[in-house]
Amino acid sequence: MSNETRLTPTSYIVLGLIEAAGEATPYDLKQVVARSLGNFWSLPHAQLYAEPERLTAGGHLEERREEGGRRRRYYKLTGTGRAALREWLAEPTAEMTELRDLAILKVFFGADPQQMAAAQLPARRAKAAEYEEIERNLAGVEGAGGPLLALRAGIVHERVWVDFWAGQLEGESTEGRSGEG
Amino acid sequence: MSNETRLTPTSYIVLGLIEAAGEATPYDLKQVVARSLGNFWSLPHAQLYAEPERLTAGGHLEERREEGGRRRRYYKLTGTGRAALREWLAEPTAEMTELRDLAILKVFFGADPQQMAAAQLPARRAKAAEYEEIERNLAGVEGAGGPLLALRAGIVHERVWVDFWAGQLEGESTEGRSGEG
DNA sequence: TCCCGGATCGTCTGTTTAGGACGGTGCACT
DNA sequence: AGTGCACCGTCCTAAACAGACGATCCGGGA
Repeated sequence: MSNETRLTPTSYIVLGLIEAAGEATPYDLKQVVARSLGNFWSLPHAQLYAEPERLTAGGHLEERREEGGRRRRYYKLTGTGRAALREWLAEPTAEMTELRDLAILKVFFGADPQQMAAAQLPARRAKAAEYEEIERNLAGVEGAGGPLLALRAGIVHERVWVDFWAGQLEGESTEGRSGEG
Repeated sequence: MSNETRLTPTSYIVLGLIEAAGEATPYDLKQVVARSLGNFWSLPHAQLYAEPERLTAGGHLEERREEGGRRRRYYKLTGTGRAALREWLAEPTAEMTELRDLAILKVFFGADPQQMAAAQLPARRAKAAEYEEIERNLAGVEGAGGPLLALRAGIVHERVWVDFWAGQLEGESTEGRSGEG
């Protein structure tokens, strides 16, 4: 009864996904992650097998094992788990993620910005377009508020990257303040 | 003689910093990271002791040990190390980092965007201001090209975050496309 | 001189994440 | 019944993270 399970972002991802699903197998989670959440917060699928086990041990999940066949493990929230999730969601955070961008890291150390821009721009543009497509499909759906907001954050982000790298391509040497809309 | 030292971003950070410094101790690196690079790509200081060791074993660095006193370790690049760094810098990457933002993660799972905005906005604004201050000091310095660009990337991102969260504070329920300048 | 305190500098340990290799299971199609 | 492929799960190694802890240096006071 140590109750000493430390809850990391990974834990809350699992809790959050299972809450939304009601009951789910790790493989289900993997699918969902691949489809939506993985776009801005990815994790190795092995985690989605290991973490529910940990959470079950900590009393946040309960496990039901399929009788025959693959003997899948189905997880759902316990009261403890639901409470932990609620508490986490209710607590706003001032924490700020870093850029941690490989291309920028290289540029920082002296890589040629134009070459980097040439590699980054198409990828960023494609991503932006993909997100915008998803947004159109998601815009009507109700109850998609959270994911939709996250998506929009992703979109504005990608746009900034596109602007940034586009600016590098032109080789702007002086003031690169983009006042465009 | 396996020469099989895998080089990770952390490795290149160490190589890059040591190249810039000529010769440096882990503690020196730690200082530099805290001051500049850590703003967008942080790492635990223990890494800055462990990694040079690994790199020395792999032939990318050479180590000189202080005689008396603290017996500090001074590292500098070998030909191999310099070559590896150059090669890495010359190779543009299309890799795109994820947002991986805690606040967005919470919102995704249903946290209240306005509360989150209230927590995020001041922090983001402060960071943006801090960066802009640094930019003013750095703008004149020559040879600061790379770091300056990285800084500017950081600035535009912080601004986007500020816009994004500011939009949430107003509780815009319909179209939140900000055409502001 | 000796001791003390804080700043400087370095090491160590446990846990989580990353990333992928690899192995079973079940179904569809012959 | 056999075979191939998609589905599903486990395992392993290396790296990153986070922070506790220890040692060294230096200045100031007893």
